[in-house]
Amino acid sequence: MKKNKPKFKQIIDAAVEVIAENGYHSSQVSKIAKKAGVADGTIYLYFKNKEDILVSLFQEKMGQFIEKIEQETTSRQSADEKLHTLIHTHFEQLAADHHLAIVTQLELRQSNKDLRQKINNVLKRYLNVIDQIVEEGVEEGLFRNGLDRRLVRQMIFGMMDETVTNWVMKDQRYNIVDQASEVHSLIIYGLARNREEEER
Amino acid sequence: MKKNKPKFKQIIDAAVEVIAENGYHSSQVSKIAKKAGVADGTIYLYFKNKEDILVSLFQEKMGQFIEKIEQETTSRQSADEKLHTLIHTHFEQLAADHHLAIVTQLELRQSNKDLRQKINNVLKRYLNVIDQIVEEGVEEGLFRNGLDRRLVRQMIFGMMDETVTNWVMKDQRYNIVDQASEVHSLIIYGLARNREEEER
Amino acid sequence: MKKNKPKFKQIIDAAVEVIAENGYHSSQVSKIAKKAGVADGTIYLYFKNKEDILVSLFQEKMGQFIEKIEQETTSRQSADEKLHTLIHTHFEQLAADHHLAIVTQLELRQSNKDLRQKINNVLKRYLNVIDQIVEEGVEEGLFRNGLDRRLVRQMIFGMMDETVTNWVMKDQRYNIVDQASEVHSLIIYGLARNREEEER
Amino acid sequence: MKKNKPKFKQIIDAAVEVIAENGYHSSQVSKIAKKAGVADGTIYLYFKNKEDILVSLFQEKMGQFIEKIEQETTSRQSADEKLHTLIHTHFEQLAADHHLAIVTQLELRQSNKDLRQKINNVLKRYLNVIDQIVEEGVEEGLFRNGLDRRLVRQMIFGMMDETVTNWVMKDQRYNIVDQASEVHSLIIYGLARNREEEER
DNA sequence: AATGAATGAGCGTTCATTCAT
DNA sequence: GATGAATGAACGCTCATTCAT
Repeated sequence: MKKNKPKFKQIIDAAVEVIAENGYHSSQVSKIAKKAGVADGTIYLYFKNKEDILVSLFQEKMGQFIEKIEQETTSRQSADEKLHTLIHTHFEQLAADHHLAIVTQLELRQSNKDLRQKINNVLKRYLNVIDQIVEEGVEEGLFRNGLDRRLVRQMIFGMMDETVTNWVMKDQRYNIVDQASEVHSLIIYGLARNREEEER
Repeated sequence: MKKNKPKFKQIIDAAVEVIAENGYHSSQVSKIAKKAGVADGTIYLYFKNKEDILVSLFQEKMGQFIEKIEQETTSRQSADEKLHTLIHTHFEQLAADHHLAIVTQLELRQSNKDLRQKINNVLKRYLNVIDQIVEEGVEEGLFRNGLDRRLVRQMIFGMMDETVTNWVMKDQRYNIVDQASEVHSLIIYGLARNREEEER
Repeated sequence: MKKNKPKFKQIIDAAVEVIAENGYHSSQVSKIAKKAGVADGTIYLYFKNKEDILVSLFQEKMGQFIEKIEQETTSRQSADEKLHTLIHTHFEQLAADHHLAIVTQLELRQSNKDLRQKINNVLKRYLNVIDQIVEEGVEEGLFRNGLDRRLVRQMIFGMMDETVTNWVMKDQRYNIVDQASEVHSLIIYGLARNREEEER
Repeated sequence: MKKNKPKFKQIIDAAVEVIAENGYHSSQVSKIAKKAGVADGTIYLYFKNKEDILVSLFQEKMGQFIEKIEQETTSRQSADEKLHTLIHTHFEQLAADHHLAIVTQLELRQSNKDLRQKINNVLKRYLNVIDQIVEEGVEEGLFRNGLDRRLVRQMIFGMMDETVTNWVMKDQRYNIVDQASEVHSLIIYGLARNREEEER
């Protein structure tokens, strides 16, 4: 299988670097090939076309990304903790790979409808992880009943995504992992002044 | 000033239509010129280059968009109501202009870093409106103290944005305005089971 | 109409020259553009694609070619004379344009099935001219009855074509027009020793 | 000698099939190798380059083709009969191998000047056979004296070739062998009304 | 002898922008 | 101001050939 050959990963890693450094539209196949240390034609032994590099890149990297999140969250007890771990691991992983963060938050979004559709398919697995945590939270009595699952998913994903994008666009100048707890708290409790505060 | 000449608006409206119908990458300057009923060269009497059409488009349309939101929100009393009105008006306006919704949520994001930076500058005015409402909410005692303003802004904007994008990608098949209250509620109260429920 | 603009002919003439000198497969669009004194992109204002240059070239040149043959033959009285004139004019015209001869006899045949089909359509008009002459010959009682029209057409065209191709492949080193009468004679009388000869 | 090794013929037969089915320009070396059941690199142990496959193909197939024609014709008595047999066998052999017919009449002509020159060298042997028959015919007193040998050869070959090409381009929908006698008759007697007819 | 992964030169076409009219 | 014909730089992809194994 092609995915296990060393050049497959080699090219994908080169693509992440090149795209992060040059931007999506200045990332010619020849540039990626050069960075990967292979001939232009070699790219096409491992990928159908340029778009396929990007889809594969996303599948490969997001696959690991989600796996890690699944690992970390399952070990937690409550939905609340799981959600916190999810946010923390989400931020942590992107903070650990600056190039990948730029690519996923900015450059890959410049792709066309088709590619974006394929990217969304990869994301579904992640959204399922979120859904399950929410489900557990409701069953545990921690989260409200009657929540619109789709909206909740959008709130959680949308907020994390927006937070990471802002961090990337501010050139990753602060530590995003520090914001995990606050984000978690906002998602769980919202803006409203809560009881404890009120009682103080 | 060029912005008040009829052809300026004519070209921008043509651009919205063309981009919504053909997608960002199939929206050549010549296609926009044709739809606007002017010659290709005329475009360059009103805009510096292609990117300038898109920036102007966003400025023009978002200007009106934000103005409307400012109007609607200022008439409301509490921060809570203002936030609800903001969400409702945000959804309402995009629901009213399908083409614009496609362009802002999907197509314009395919632009490069530069253009997106400029788009973000236009958005700042909108984020200020949000900030002010949050400020009021805190002062009114409705919202928690000690909120990280930037994160709150990201939560509110990120969630609305994600909700609209999802709606657009589902081909606008449902009525997004119906979701305003639920979104508002999630932002205000979060996922946590609230007091009323608990007491039940 | 594009066909009347000077650049249309300019490009076609450049194409004939370039193809004759470099061969079909070494005739890049950029080379044709350069010879025509226009930019590469200008080609595409007048032709759909590279193949379209070739089809148009053939239509344009063969159109004139056939017209001339029609003119010359109609003024002749008998089918026999008409056939002789046809052969003579066919040879004469190709002898007068060495580049065109190379292109039609050698280079254009390197095209794919599609293009060849289109070329054949242009040729139909020529084959019709031949058919009519044969028809007249039969009516005049000069030619045999019961001739298979398709085979006759193939004999006449095949022989002229083969004769011209041989001449071109011998680098046009002899005067092909000198062979018109002999070719005519072979077509009319075949190989067989005729009566006069036999009676001698 | 390489020509006697089984893979040599194996590759040539694969080439005929691949070219007939896919057309000259879609017949990549790798496709031929696959059909022949050998590795791409193996091709280059038996052939200098791609062009050499085609030249060898033509030599191999035309060699057999001409041999058969030589066999059949020598057994005939008169030049007239020999010519008839030549035409008949020519048609018969191509009718018997549809793939080869497509390759020789259409696809191989898409090759460049160089290759065509080499192909013509192979054809010389065939043209010699024709020449000899004509010579005999003249000596026998059946054919006219003073015939231009080159033109006669072109008439005979050109007509057969044109007839076969037409048949191939009409997707071999009729039986070309049926036309042998008529073609023969046209070559021998031409178009002119002959004595027998006139006397009737 | 045989393999097949790797190579890299080569090209048709698009489209934002210009500028003579 | 308005036009639209002309420009030309830029790039993804193919495939004949090589060569280490």
